[in-house]
Amino acid sequence: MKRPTIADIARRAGVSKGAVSYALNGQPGVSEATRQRIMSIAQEIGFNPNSAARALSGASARAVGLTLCRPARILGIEPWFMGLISGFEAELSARSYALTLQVVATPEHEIEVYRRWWGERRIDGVIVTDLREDDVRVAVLQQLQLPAVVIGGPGETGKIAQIWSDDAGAITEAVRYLVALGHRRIARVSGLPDLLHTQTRTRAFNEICASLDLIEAVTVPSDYTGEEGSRATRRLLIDSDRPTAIIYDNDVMAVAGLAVAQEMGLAVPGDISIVAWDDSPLCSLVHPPLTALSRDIAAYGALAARQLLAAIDGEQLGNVEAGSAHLTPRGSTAPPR
Amino acid sequence: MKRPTIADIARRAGVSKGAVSYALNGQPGVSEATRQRIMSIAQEIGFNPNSAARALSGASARAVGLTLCRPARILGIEPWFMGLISGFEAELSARSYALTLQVVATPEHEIEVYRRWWGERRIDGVIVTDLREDDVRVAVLQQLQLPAVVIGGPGETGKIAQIWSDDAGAITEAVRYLVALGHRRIARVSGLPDLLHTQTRTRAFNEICASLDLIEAVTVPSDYTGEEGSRATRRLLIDSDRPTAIIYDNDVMAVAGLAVAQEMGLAVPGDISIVAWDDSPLCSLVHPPLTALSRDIAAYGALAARQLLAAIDGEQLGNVEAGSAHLTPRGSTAPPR
DNA sequence: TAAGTTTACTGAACCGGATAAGTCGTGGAG
DNA sequence: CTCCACGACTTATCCGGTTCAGTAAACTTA
Repeated sequence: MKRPTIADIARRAGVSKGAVSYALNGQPGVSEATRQRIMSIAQEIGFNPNSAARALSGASARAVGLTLCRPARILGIEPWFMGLISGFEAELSARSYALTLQVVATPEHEIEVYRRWWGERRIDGVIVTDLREDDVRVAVLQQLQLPAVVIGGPGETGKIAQIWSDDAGAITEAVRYLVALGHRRIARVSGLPDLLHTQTRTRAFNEICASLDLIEAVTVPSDYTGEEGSRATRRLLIDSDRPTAIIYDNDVMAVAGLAVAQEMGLAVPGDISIVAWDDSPLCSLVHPPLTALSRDIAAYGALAARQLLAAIDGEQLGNVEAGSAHLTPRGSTAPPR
Repeated sequence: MKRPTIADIARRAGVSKGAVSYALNGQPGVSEATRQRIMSIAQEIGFNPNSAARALSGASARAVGLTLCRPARILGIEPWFMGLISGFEAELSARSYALTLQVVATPEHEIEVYRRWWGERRIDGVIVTDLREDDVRVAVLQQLQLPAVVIGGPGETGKIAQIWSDDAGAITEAVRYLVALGHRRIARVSGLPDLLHTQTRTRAFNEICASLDLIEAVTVPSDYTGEEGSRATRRLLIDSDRPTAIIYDNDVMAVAGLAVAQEMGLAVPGDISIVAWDDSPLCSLVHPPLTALSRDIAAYGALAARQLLAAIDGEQLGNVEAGSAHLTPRGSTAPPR
């Protein structure tokens, strides 16, 4: 089954290829009657313009790239990426851009993928996640002049647009809430310490705890995986003067922490309160359901996609702060005994 | 920053475009010395062939498509899709194929996406999941002659290759195990009832339960979401002669079921044993950790990708049965009280 | 050493669109 | 009635690869 081209339409309509192109793209140069005739023939034979031919003659590839840089076993249960992808998609498919995905092992590998994608004209721009300090990827993106948006700042990205959410405000709200419940010993299990937003959160956590005179506001670094979350939780809970509340940097570690507490015979929220960052169905699924810092990840992704499309269209954009996370209290937080 | 083309290489090497093309593609027609010279120039200036130009001159798009047809909120926590994607990716990036992703709302929308992708020559093949009875997508794929592999059979797919796992064997193993522990009242919370593999599982579940003379081997249909899983579990557990064990068709519903049992004051595994289908880190994360039917989803995905690439290369392939799931006993199953 | 074969290239056509430049017929202004 | 402008096209070129046909030189082989 041969896929139709504009030449086929031209033949059937008895006009030239050029006329067909003008008609289909809403360009002036054909009469309204001819345009309608061409459109209906295109419709009838199920014509779709060859994206390669289009991309080749100057136009864009109408595709954006996203790399996933997490070990495969965590990718599956981290709702974060899939939420982000859903959000991108909503925006991209509305403008009929495709999303090209690749799983990468390291930031270096990621850079290599960007170079190849851009060199091959496979994509028009990329969405970059997990911003680090002095991120090697930023320099490469600028050098390639590859349109991009960066998620996970704020940080130093030159002219590349950024999207971030007010993590400092969110963690401050969470700590205040726990203190209002009567907690004085609050700990935190963080995500990867070299990510910028982890650092932002840690700084804000330390500040609010210091300003409220909380004893030992400790942050245990972790890596977003359930195993590391369990380990960090165990380390915190075996202590004789253990914390009465723990804030986790993602939902997976929070669920793991909940299981560790239960396995150690501690009651949640009686003995230990738990707060998760990023609210996914996972948080309401466990027992007790977890108090969480909710934000609309899909909306965050959609915003990023819009910014990227604007950047591809050549608009010069500033940085945008997405809506901040807000606390959703559930059964995992209560006054300490 | 202009991206280099073969014309740039040709100019620098003092040869024609054709010679460069032969050299870079390992075709005969250039001397070894010239080939080396061309290769090193290409390396030096960071040349990547324009994928559009390549695709346009007869070659393939070097990309495959995948659509995700689940509501956004379930996509995030269902480890299944991400596991599958990791598996695809391993295989695809090794052969430098790109993966194009789109979230779709319905099978009809999915068909429309396939038509467009194929018409635009954006992809060389697709991976189709969630096979249904008399699946409308199959006819369209055959009509388009779009290379494809189907996951989730076995079913009627004509010449389109299929990959499935021995679900009947797995559920039989799970039921036998529960019966060996002493259970006689076993229930099941299934996934979407119109999916073929759900039907396969239901049939096998009914057969093994009948052959073992189990009382009321009921299957409650659900939809893979946590909410529906909770609801189905509640309906099963409020019954006076409630089951002593429940098998869930995915891990998300199993975790939800566990939470419902705990919230109703039932001990797991004392009052009720739980088995999850598809083992993800989620299963070991909760307390007690869930006994699960484990299978290597990434390997399943990799196998599917290999089959698809073979189909794209024009090889005529038969259907393949991937490794069957095996039971991984954990803390959520025990003899009934 | 002449003829045939092989090697190492070059030049040009082609893929399917976009688009600039050229052509022709028609209608309105002068 | 003539000239010009404009609408409605057509023609040709370009994008950056692949590939086929052609060619000159080197290398066999009798």
